Amino acid sequence: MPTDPNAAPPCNCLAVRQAARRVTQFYDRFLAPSALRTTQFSILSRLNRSGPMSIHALAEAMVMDRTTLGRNILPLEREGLVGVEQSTEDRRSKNLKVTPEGLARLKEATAGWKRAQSAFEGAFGAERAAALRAVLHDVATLDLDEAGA
Amino acid sequence: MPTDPNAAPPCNCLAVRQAARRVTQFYDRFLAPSALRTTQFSILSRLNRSGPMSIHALAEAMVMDRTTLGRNILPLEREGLVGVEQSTEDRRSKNLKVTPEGLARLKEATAGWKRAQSAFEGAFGAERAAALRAVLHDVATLDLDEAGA
DNA sequence: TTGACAAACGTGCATATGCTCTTATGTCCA
DNA sequence: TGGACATAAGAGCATATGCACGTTTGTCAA
Repeated sequence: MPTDPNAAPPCNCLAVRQAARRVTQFYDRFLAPSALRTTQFSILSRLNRSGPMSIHALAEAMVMDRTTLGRNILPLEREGLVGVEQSTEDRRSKNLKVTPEGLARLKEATAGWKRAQSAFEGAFGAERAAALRAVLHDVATLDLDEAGA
Repeated sequence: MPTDPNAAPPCNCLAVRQAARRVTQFYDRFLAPSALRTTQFSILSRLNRSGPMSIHALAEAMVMDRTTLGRNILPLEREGLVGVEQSTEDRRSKNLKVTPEGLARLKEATAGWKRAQSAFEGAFGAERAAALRAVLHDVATLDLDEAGA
């Protein structure tokens, strides 16, 4: 019996990427009215929750490459949703903070996010979703340095 | 007690995207010697397993937007790893197939992929990984049309 | 047959992703 | 105090992602 092409992919990387594409598309549709992508919503949300921090720190918190976050900030800065200024203690560093406009947009987008979250969990199951998030968090924070990388 | 910023993210979308970034970076390092990205490896692998097919069909199989796959094919075509030709039955459609060079590169990259897969499962657990792939496959194939999208 | 509709694909646009290399700044020890 | 090293960030490069819109081709019924 040949391998079923529609079975779960044997590759862990492909599996998580496919799921990410699908879920991102779904959430993006709900966020579209507020003109924020899921990435942008995540950044604003995290920055608002954790308070002002550097690009380096936020990138680490987002499990994102530093240079990627640096670019992702640009559209948010251009629209005045995130403030960027040189740190006074360490002039190499920049301080990121959510502006009042950013907070307003974040609140607006949160309504759409809640609908997306509810719709997803309605289809997938709230319990399963919680378990999935926990496992994915383990993956995202897994120490892979020892794994012969 | 305030929310722990390092806890698992409450957003399903963020959780899966963070995990995808992390795992992709890990696999990419193992694939780098063969000069293939994980996306390219996935495409070659799937196309080789399922045989020649159209952009539309392959995109669906990859859980990827049609236009995204169309662009992802370009570097592979440029390097002669994938052949692209007009279909004779349906002139709107294009037939994609893995070339002999593509097959050779795929085999070469598979060695790196196996190391990545082993290293990841060594750190995360083979059983857990299998369960994770199954759940992620459910997510990727979940019917979200009913979910108020 | 032809006209309406559907399907496959491409283009333009904007963001997302991370590597490599470079620059500016901070730290710390000899 | 200098010089070695580390750290924060930017620039260039290439790919990845998907939406909106347009074009070509197929299908099917009036």
